[in-house]
Amino acid sequence: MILEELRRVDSHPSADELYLMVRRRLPRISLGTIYRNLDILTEAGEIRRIDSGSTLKRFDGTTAPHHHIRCVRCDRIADAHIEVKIDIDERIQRLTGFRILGHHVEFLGLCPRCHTQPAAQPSLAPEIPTAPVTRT
Amino acid sequence: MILEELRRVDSHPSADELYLMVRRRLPRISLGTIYRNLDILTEAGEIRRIDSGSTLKRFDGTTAPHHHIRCVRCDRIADAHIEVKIDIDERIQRLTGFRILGHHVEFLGLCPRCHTQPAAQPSLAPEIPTAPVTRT
DNA sequence: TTGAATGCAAAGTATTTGCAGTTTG
DNA sequence: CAAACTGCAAATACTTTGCATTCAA
Repeated sequence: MILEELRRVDSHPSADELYLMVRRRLPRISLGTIYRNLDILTEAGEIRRIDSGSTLKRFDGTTAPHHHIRCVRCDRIADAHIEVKIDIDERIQRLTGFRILGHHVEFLGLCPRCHTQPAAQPSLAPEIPTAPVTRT
Repeated sequence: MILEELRRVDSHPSADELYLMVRRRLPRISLGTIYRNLDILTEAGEIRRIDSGSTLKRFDGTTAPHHHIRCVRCDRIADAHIEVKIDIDERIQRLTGFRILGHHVEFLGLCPRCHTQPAAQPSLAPEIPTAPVTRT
């Protein structure tokens, strides 16, 4: 049922948000169970855990390869369904000695809501956009 | 002095590791001060905060544009000094409604150490980052 | 009936914050 | 001296875990 709820939305809820969602259908469920099943589902490859932004982790019901865009102000995450060509994995492998398993592009920006409201929020994202904007 | 220590290494220490490093020179410094200054330095654009992997955040003394590669097993981070061409910011902007500020590519893989040791470790010692994992 | 899954609460990890004392210009 | 900074400890935010209980095959 956790999986169902996660697949039902196209947002990227945190464990806590999912807890609230699932609890509407399963009022006695506990947060611990949410976390435990989120782990299981992640390891089973049914969902994706998104580690970025704040310490809080978000989850993605879609495992199909796609990238994300994160609002540097409110931490909201949206999907960036766009194809990015990166075929330099082998080179990185040589340069770093790592065995590369994959890669993920994260775009940073301001979501429509934060973009419109110029007023400062409780905590302005202290983050400076990390990305080099390389042009072709 | 925090900045000095961070710039001295080419690893990506956590606040706690930095605390241990700095404390060798400033024995009375507190963790709170480390965090506070790390925030200031990040907002000033002197360093970069890396949000990925575990809940723990790591810091990068280099602000020059580059990407990272993270070991999915031990969470170690190395630099991927390689140019990635991405020329689709405007398209993402249209598709998502976000105002794009930048992007960052994260490669995932196994670091040389974890790659060699197939056995799973309970919790890899969070060694003080003096030894660089890789150099470029 | 037995192993797996759960609720609950306590513990754990990483980070932030209040405050009084200290330093700096 | 005022403003900024610090140590310390308490507080916070999120996640994990132990254990007794419940569930399902």
